[in-house]
Amino acid sequence: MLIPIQQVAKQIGISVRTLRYYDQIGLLPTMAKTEGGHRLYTEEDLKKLQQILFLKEMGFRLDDIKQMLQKQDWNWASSLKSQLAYVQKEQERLRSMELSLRELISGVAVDGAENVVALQKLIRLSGQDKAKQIAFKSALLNDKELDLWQRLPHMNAADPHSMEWIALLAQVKQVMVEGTSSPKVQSIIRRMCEKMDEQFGDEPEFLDKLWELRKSPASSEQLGFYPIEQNVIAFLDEAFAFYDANTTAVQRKGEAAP
Amino acid sequence: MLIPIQQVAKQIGISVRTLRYYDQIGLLPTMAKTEGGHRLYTEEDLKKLQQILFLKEMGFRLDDIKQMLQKQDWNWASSLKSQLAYVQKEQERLRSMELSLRELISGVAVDGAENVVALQKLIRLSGQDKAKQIAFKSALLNDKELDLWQRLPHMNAADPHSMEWIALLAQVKQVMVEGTSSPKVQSIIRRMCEKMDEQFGDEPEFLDKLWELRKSPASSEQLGFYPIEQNVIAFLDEAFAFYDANTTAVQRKGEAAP
DNA sequence: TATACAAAATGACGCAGCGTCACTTTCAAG
DNA sequence: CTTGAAAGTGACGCTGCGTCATTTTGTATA
Repeated sequence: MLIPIQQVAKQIGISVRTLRYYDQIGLLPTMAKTEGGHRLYTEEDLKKLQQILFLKEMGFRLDDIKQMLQKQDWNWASSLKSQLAYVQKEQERLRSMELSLRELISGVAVDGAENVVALQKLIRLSGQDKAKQIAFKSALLNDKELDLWQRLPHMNAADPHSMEWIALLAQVKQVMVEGTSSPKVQSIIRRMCEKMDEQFGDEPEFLDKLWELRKSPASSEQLGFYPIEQNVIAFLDEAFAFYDANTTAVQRKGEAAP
Repeated sequence: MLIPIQQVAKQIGISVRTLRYYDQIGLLPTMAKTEGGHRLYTEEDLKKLQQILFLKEMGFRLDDIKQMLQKQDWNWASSLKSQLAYVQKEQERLRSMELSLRELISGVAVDGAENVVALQKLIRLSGQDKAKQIAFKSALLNDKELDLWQRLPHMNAADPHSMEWIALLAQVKQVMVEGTSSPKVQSIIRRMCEKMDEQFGDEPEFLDKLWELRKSPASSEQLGFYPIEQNVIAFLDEAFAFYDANTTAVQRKGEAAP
């Protein structure tokens, strides 16, 4: 009925070192020993060990587990609930980490991975006080526009729309040198216009307003837009203008249809 | 333009010790010093510090951050993605921890918080191989019944139905001594029947089958039911029988209506 | 300019939960 | 009795600092 340490380790799936450590800190002291001093474990010990491992998986610290199993009048409800609260907080933290990571990944995709530029931008973005952003937004936009705001892609690589925008932006940067009228550029611009139409075709004034805000670096930063270099923005503006001028049925800005 | 260490600490919101540590490990070495050896930080240093802190919030380790900022040709995309994967794994782990904690909390609510009984049960529950449970279930139940299975409460304290079942069970245990025919017991039984009717009134045979499985400790464990002591189950069985017998319009089991 | 007091520096220990040597002793089989 | 595996003890290492303890430096005042 007495089991040597290595069998216990194999059976339960932990290391011998761990068992010795648990003995050492008094978490699972070995009652039985051979004359030579080798540890021997009873069935009781195994049960207790399972409890310990279970509680460890719940995220409790060994010290707390020791107390829990020692004191027979331990307040389980209280410590379980506080542990639950802790676990929930951690989840929240990880969720925000995931969000930031996705933004960063998107940023790298746009700017190219060579330098730390994207990082710098994103740091400014994330360092921004969210409350301030919201206040600034509310001051600039009316209720309907705040509602439309939700339709904007949010630089989140999980959203396929965002992903395409990111890809398009990155492509523009690649072929900028060819000039606004180049077929490659104009093809990208056309796709961008299509996408804008898809999502905001019914609200052309909102689109214009957004684009004006985009052109102001200060506003863009305040609003938490992903920062695009000024020269890229200027290039896009020209390219859009060229596109409008050369499209027979001018429709994009809804200014006037022939 | 050179800022003493404490101002940096206050401005950025970290400790002086941290700054010295970052210097020590070469993460943010101080270029400028006074003749006496006091550290002085430049604007450059501040920027780098912000990057460091941002990456630390993303969950990177200081050692990795050092590499990232040193090597100018760092593969950002790759490390960001692997970090994202890690964060997602952690979230998964925390989710399962939360689930187990909720189960444990419910268990304590049923069994009373004095002893370690609930813990023992839950350990068996969680130690079970999920795959085995599913196989066992599939062998016992047909397709429609597997579908009905979803309606069962799952000992999750977040679900109000589960919460009431837990509360009712705990109440029964409290007043068991008064006998199956006691008004208190019968009142609880009535409520239980109502709830069963609510959720499974249309499938009385399924209810009977479940109850039979419940009465077998082995099956219950295999199915991952929350373990209820045999005496409590027997008591409930008798109490249900008494309730059926004394209800004029026998309806519960749908065996036959007058 | 001497003095006092704040701020900075260095050095060391501690924390959680073991992994990983290094070295010695015990156990069980032949 | 030998031998090799298994077990024992002890110590250091890891992460990212917090927290003393002790010594120097910087700066403002008397």
